[in-house]
Amino acid sequence: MSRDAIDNAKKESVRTRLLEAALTSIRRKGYSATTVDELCAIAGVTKGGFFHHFKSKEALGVAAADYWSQMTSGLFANAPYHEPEDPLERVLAYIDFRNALIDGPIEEFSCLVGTMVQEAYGSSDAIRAACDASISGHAATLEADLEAAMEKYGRIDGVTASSLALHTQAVLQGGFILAKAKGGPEIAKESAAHLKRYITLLFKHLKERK
Amino acid sequence: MSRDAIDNAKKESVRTRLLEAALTSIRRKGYSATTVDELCAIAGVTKGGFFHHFKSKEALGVAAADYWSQMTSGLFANAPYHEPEDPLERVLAYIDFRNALIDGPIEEFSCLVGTMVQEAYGSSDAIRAACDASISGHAATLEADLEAAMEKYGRIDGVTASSLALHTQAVLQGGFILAKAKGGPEIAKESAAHLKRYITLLFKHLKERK
DNA sequence: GAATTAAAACCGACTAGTTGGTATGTTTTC
DNA sequence: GAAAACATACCAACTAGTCGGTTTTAATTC
Repeated sequence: MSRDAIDNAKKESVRTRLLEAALTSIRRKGYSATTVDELCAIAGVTKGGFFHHFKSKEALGVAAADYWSQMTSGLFANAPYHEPEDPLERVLAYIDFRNALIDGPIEEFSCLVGTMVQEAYGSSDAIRAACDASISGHAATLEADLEAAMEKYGRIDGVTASSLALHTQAVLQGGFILAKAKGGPEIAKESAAHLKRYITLLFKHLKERK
Repeated sequence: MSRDAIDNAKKESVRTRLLEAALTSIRRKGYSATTVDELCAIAGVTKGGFFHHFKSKEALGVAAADYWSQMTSGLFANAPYHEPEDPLERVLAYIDFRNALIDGPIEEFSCLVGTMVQEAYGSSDAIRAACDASISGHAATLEADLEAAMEKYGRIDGVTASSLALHTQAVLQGGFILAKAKGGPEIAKESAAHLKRYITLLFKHLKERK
């Protein structure tokens, strides 16, 4: 019974606990300022344990980005914004969903990979690539809906589903930066509202053209 | 004459050389990964010189943000995008100007304070505030033109000149992050194009309403 | 199903180098 | 000649990473 209790408490493997600690710390202080010792302390592991699971701090960074991709893709796959029949409405519901997530302390809604790639893009190509995969992979899940919407309502010169999907990520990432500068989530939410208005206008414009 | 040559080469004061080195290094590797020793080496000064001008690394961070504000405000004040008579056209010309700056190596067009606040917002409130002042101060220079444009063409519920000005900064900052992830400036330029399209549609919509 | 065994998981003390920062000079400038 | 502007030498704390050892786990054999 005490064994079971301990097992439950530690059911989360050491590796997962270290990754979870990495998410928290990197989102709060960035990658460079996050030390291996600190992660060990948070996760309740020793140095030996850390380097058993990750061959270097850089490897942890890559693993953290992958872990983040896994977590977020699960969250978004099960989110309710996929329900609307109309593809444009699904896109707008996605933005509402993202907007609703922006709340509370900044380190709890900001993006791990956006934060990390900012520091690491020049120092570690492995981390850069992992962050890119996370952002681009998530954007790709939007692309299908945007493509369907454009198929249904028409197209504008220079606007592709791909570039529009990436633009949504840029707006959100930029909103996080301003939120960090201002010390609160409000600006990020307003920027998301502008994004929604843009996409709405973009397609409204197309409908009226017909 | 050799005295003059040396004076010319070192005309840039030590303080300025250190700040210049800070811009380069922080834009490339971030604030935490930038070391005092490194800045001394680049600027050709010793530790003593550094701590004579800045009482701590944090103080350098704040000074770097202020120096950045000074440099950029000079650049934008003298830029040609202020010429158009129409305020809306000035705003659109501003975006074109920003778009034109996005070129070459990422560390040469990315934003110092956007990079720095990402890491430091939780660790140093002084740096956070200096970065906020830089971003918000620059956004404020756009606000007047946006306000004039709204006065001229009309308003939409929920869209203020202030929030729209900050949104432009969010889009640019987000573009820089995606550029870092992707390893090239293209995405940032496309995102700026979306921003221009948004503002164009926003006011076109208003004109048609009348 | 108890004993054996090998590998995987983890510990903890250690190191070599780096970190921001200091204390005490020496030179330059006005 | 006295500040201001630097240089030099130094330090204590911290950094990522190593290495030999111990414990857990799980499959295998008897």
